[in-house]
Amino acid sequence: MPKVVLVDDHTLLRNALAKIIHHFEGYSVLFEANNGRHFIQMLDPDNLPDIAILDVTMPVMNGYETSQWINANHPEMKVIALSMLNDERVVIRMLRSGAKGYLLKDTEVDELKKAMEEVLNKGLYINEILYKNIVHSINTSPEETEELEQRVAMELNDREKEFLCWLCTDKSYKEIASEMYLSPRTVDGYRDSLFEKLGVASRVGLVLFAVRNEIAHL
Amino acid sequence: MPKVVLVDDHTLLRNALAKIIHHFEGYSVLFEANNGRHFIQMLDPDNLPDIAILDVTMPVMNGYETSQWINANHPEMKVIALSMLNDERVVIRMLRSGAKGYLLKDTEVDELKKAMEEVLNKGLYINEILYKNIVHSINTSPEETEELEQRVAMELNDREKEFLCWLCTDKSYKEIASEMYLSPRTVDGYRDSLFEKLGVASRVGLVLFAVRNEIAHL
DNA sequence: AAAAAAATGGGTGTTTTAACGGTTGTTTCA
DNA sequence: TGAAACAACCGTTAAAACACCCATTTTTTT
Repeated sequence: MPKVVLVDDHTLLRNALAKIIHHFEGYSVLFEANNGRHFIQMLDPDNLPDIAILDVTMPVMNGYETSQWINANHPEMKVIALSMLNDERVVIRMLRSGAKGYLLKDTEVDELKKAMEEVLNKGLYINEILYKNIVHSINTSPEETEELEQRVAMELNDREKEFLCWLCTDKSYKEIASEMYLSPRTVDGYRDSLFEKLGVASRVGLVLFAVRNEIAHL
Repeated sequence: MPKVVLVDDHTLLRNALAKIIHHFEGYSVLFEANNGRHFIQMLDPDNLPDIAILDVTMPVMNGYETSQWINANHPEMKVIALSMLNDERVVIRMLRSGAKGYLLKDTEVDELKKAMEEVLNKGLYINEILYKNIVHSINTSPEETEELEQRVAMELNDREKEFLCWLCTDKSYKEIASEMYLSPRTVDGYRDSLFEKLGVASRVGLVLFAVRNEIAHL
């Protein structure tokens, strides 16, 4: 009897999926967690799940990190990624982090069931989105992928995250500087370094990054 | 036996909730819809639902419009709003549009059940978020609320929505103008009029509006 | 058909952002 | 302990964004 764990910060969806999986023939849900750290804390070494369904964008510890941790510590556990992002960089990065399937948040529930079955039987679940991204990734120059990878892999420190939150505001840099008790020039530096790290060229680019990665809460 | 309809553009969540409600003692789900227009199309006058669970932010026809339509055409049908937005303006506007309950997307599934029961029995479901917003709304000057209301109530045309999508991009206004086959001046005008309509003062404000209202797809 | 409204384009300023090249002081660690 | 890395800070300049006022054409309304 396959055991499943759900990790997602959106309670209603996570909760609903848990109840449904409970009703699936032969599946049981061990527990639910808000994010990666929470998941690791709740994990019982004597009763490990067979499948971990992971949201990609979560606070505290995201899907990439969580999947990598699972791969390093419990490689027999199968990871299925769940995300609303249909972005090649995200899909590829999640695969590299060890995910065995990638589901968009607007598929039917039945696809989730199919994904769980295939992941258990064949070790991998290839749906359209995964197939498309793998093919495209193969046809893309490795340097390009590598470059994207490196940029995205860069972790941000707390100060940068706080800055990103302020960016998602009607305020000017000068105002943000005063809110953060920094000189406007310093804030300039933060911005420039984030432009570089994230490969964008305008404040809007940073705002979109913050929103997509749930660093700024809407 | 109460009949329910679910209207939300997020397939997985909608689908999962539908299955769960099907399992609730005594409830049945008539159908699911992607958005307000879709909902109206699928409505069978000989078999109307007792409860419509509506997402607030949807493409084509959003939760406000849909709830208003329901109130005008089938006032006996109870509307429960479902949203991730914990914003007073949104809650109040949804109430004014006729919603009988307001649930955040990170509550537990059980609260949804309670909300459905109370809405059927008492006609209204007051949870913490609704209570807090109602109280605060009463203590706020009516002019202020009115002003917010008027701004938000303003509908945007297709050109403006297209413009908002382009705003959520690293491109400059000049580039956007060329993408939309318009003069940069015209685009300036679009921006200024949106600043006015939406009560913001910078491009970032517009971007956040677009994201929050799902006008731009991440 | 006349009036009103909306869409488009224009001119001219000021303020804010972005790109680039730096300085200083602190921490890190080989 | 001395090089390297980093965080904060600074100045200059060009480009972009924002504010305001206005003209023309098309569409809608009356």
